[in-house]
Order: sequence, then C-alpha cells, then structure tokens
Amino acid sequence: MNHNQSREKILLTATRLFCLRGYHATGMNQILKESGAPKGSLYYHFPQGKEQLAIEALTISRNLVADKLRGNFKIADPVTAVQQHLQMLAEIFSSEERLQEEWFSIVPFGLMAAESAFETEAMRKACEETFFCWEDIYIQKLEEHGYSEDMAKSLSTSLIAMIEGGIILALTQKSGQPLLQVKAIIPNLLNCK
Amino acid sequence: MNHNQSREKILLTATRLFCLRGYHATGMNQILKESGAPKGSLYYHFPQGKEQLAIEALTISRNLVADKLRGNFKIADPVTAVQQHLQMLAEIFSSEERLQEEWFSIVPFGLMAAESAFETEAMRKACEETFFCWEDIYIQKLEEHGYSEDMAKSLSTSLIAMIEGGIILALTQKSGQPLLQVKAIIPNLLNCK
DNA sequence: GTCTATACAAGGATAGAC
DNA sequence: GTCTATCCTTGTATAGAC
Repeated sequence: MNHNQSREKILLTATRLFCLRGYHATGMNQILKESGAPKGSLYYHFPQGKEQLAIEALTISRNLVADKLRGNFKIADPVTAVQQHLQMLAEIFSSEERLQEEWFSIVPFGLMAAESAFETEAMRKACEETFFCWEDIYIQKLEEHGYSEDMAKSLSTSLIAMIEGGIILALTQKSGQPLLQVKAIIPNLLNCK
Repeated sequence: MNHNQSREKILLTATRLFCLRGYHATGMNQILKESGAPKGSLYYHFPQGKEQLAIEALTISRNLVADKLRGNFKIADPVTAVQQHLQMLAEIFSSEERLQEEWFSIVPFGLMAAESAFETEAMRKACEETFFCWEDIYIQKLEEHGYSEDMAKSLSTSLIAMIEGGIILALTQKSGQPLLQVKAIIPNLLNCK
C-alpha cells in the first residue's frame, strides 16, 4: 500500500471517529483497526500523534461542510438552502446504519469543538477558525440578499448554533426529528431583514 | 466527614467536570482530588462507579437548568425570559475564572449529551429525558402566550438547539459574544404565533 | 466511612528490525 | 513504509485493614 493511500484512510477514519464519538473516546488503536491501514504506519504518517490527527481531522470536516454549504447557496435562496441542509442532515439520521457511519464524519462537529476548548490551544484555534469559516459563507449570502451587516452577522451565528445544537439533540434522540423542527422555523427566522 | 457531605461534594464536582470537560476526559482520580473528599469514599458512595456518577450528574444538571428556566418564565414574557437566560449565560463567559468554574457545572450540557449517545443506553435516556424536560417548560409557556401547539413545539426545540449550540460556540471562542448574537435575534424568532 | 495497596486493562508513544 | 515488541502512564475498579 503506497504512502498516500494508507495516510488518507487513517485520516478519514480518524475524522469520522473523532466527530462521532469524540476525541477522548477514540483510541489510536481503534483508528488503526477500523481504517484497515497497515499497523506500523500511524506514527510514520503522523509523527505528532493524536493531536496532529485531530487538527487535520478538523480541517477535513471544515472543508466538507463548507463545500456543502457553498453548493447549496449557489443554487437557492437563503431560506431554501438552509432548509435543504437541514433536510439532508435529518435524513442521515433516518438512513441505514452503514450509511450513517459514512456521513457522520462530517456532521457532529460540536462534540469535538467542545472538547477542543480544553485541549491544546492549537485544537481550539482550529475549531474557532472552522466556525468563522462557515459563518463567513452565511454572512456573504445573507448580505447579497439584502440583509444588513449586523443582522447577517447575528443570523449567521444563530443558524450555526441552531444546526450544531440540533445535531446534538438528534444524536441524543436517535432521530432526525429535532432537525426537522428547526427546519420548520427557518422561514420565520430569516423573515427579518 | 459524614455520609452526605462527602457524597455531595463528589457528586457536584463530578457534575462540573463532566459538563465542562466531558465524560471521557474526566477521570475518577481527578474528581476525587478536586472534590477534596476522602480518598477511599468514592466507590463506597457510588458502587456502580463512573456510570452511576454520570447519570446522577445528568439529573443534577437537568434540575438546575429547569429551575432557572421556570424562575425566568414566572416573571417575564417569553422573549424577555429567553433573553435573560442568554444574557446570564453570556455573562458567565465574561466573569472571572473561579466564578466561571462554578457556573459551568450547569452550562455545557451538550458535550455530555453527545458523548452519552454512544455510551450506555441508560446515559442516553437520561440526556433525552433532560431535553424533553426543558422542552416541556418552553412549550407550556409558549402555549400560554397564544402560540399554536405545532409552533410552540418547533420553537421550543429550536430554542434549546440554539442555546446548546451557542454555548459550544462560546466555549470555542472563549467569549460570551455568540450567545449575545443569539439573544439579538430572539425577538424575530418569537414574533410568529 | 475511610484508608492503602493493588490488580488489570487500555491508552499513547517509541525503538529498531526489515 | 511497515512490522513487532515494548515502555510508561493513566484509567477504572476491587480487596481488605482500620
């Protein structure tokens, strides 16, 4: 197995497990085992160990979500785009388990973010940047659609908070229902420029 | 030290650490050390170990927040009450560190909830019940103020999601600012019966 | 009720052969 | 690039004295 193949497999597995189960709950052995990557290769590819893995995982997660958001915003108005995003998230929780696992790698970012706040500063920063990255995408779209600067900022922060919180409720209830409730109030929320 | 004193000290310390740092990140030794409770007493008071401690901590957290919500709702209309709650939360993040520590025991419930979803079913259930408990408080208040049943339900779920998500953003940014952004859009959100 | 000592597993990480 | 073996620390939990 060549360099990039196993490195990538390890990293994607780590991203999924960190996001889904959490940073502390995920062991290096588990990552290695589930990735199916060669056993001796972990510390070759990631010399700084678990923290390096976490920071790279955060970047992966950030970009996956950012791409998804930009894609939605390109073809729809703010209300529709945000609702599409929530619909997609809700459906993940209703899908079969194997499919869930695959998608969950990009979904519950909040768990890692909360944990990171008390790990190293580098990890905290990576999470902070992620939220700012997503926020900027929202802000830009909302301003394009005529929202004031202040309103766009408040709404963007609130939308991200709602979605992250909604994901936590969905995990806890093992159901996409909470995300659909959030989806339902999006028109009201965004009806105030 | 008598029975109840050390039991309570252990439990309150556990609640704070679990909520703030997470379930997996918190060790039994740390709980013992920070609580200042007698070293041999932990498994005497909590024979089922860490999980028992977690479930009892979840109950503590649930009731502290529920009492706070009910108190706010008793003296104010929905918009004002929710804004007061967010203001209080935001101020915690601006207060001095020692005071933060004390309050944080009731604040970042979402971290434990997300972790619990993949621990034992008993822990997951305890989190689920907590969210339902809070939701009922919101729903009742909103219905009293003329919101339809459906709208009250969607709004309640969304408010909880927003607040939990807002707390995660606040932790990540080490600032109460995100919670104030959320506070700012509450009037818009609740202006639709 | 509380203490000390200890068992036992799992965690992250490194060394050195290949 | 990968493997095996190993180290050290930490974590949970128990036993048995006091």
